[in-house]
Amino acid sequence: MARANAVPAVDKRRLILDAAVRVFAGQGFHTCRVSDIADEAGVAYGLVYHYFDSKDQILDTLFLERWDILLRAIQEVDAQPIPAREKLYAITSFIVDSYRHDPDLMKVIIVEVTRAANTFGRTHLAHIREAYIGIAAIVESAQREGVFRGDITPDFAALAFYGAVEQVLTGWIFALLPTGELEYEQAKTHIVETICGGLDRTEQSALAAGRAD
Amino acid sequence: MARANAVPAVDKRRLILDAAVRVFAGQGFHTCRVSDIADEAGVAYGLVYHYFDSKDQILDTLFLERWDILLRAIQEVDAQPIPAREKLYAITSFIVDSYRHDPDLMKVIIVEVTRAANTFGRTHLAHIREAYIGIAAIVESAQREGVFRGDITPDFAALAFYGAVEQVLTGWIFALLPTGELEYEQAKTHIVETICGGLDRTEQSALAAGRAD
DNA sequence: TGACCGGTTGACTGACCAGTCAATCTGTCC
DNA sequence: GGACAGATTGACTGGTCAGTCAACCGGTCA
Repeated sequence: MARANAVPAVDKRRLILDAAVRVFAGQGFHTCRVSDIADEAGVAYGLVYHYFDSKDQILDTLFLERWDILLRAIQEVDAQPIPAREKLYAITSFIVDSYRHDPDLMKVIIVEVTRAANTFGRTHLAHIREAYIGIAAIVESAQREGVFRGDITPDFAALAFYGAVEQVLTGWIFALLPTGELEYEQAKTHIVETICGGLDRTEQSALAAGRAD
Repeated sequence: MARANAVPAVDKRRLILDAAVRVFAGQGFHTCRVSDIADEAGVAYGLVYHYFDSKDQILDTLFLERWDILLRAIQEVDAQPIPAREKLYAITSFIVDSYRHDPDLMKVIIVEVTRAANTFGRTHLAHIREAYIGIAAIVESAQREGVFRGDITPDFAALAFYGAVEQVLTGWIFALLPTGELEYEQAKTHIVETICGGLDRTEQSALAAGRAD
């Protein structure tokens, strides 16, 4: 009671953003109407345009909010004094946990932005690219240290790595791959194992497989 | 003059499909109008609806035509008595060469269908999935033979492999990666090397890198 | 010659929906 | 209490296009 003036009791802007996540995840950005978002948020149509300039801007906001967190996470991981493989594991872990924590939001970001190469993917290309660059930097130093092979360019390795991660998330989103706590944890290891260790049977992988056999 | 009746001199249907590829690649499916396709084909608006039921059906046709060729290629590759790594190389090679031969068509298929998870990607999910299944089958037999490690599920490996390939194509499409004859050939090797051999430095990879250093 | 038919034309319609705006409501401050 | 400001409402408008349709064209066949 003491004070509730400047800031409204409920942040309608946030309410709209959260509703948009559910609507975008459920129907897709292009299929839904702005009125669907307003209805889902329990708010009048016009209020959406009080807080946002356009339907596009809602998605832009959702994407940028989350992607900046990812970029910061990548930077922080890279700053740590740990082996490259562990850095890649930490990044994979962050992305997988993001999905576990808020599958709808990650679905929207991947399906409507990251993979939507012709619409929002193009708008945010520079931003998305920063993630690739961060990953490539990790690969590059590992190559300089002689831990990673030097014949595959860092840019290329970064794309392959990110592509694998995104495809697995897409697999979960569209039920091509089983989901669950165990699957999420295994996926982290398996993605890094595949990209770093490769599918070929080696002594270490034979050892690792031994536990499963 | 002898005969030109039943079949028209120029196949207008094909003309429209080819025009659609250029228009979709240039502006994107959702951005372009049906009249753009008609104009590009040098044909009246209504004729498009003589040959196709809807704008969607044009894209469906383009995708299915090409994807079936890919699926057949995967099957043929798998039938050959060669090591798994060579099979994966052959598939990668087929996809890369498809892009080299007709970048516009591959761009449309990837950007508008394969990666468009909420629209056409969903419609053709079962079809797209068949490619994953074909790749997973290759991985599975390699695991049974003890050539590939057994602790990563074939489904998972297939997604990671296909994800890497598609991401590299996307990299070319959006100029994130340099293009050219040399790059295409190197990409084939590097994708397979990354997924099968891994990024870690090993004796073989050190050997391969030796040539480049 | 004239009936017939598939191919071809492009003006038109009907539906849809993003974004606008004038009115109303709620709370604050003097 | 009354003036002011920001939040909130939802009916309405303007523009866009996918898809329709009636007419036309050119070749074939009886």
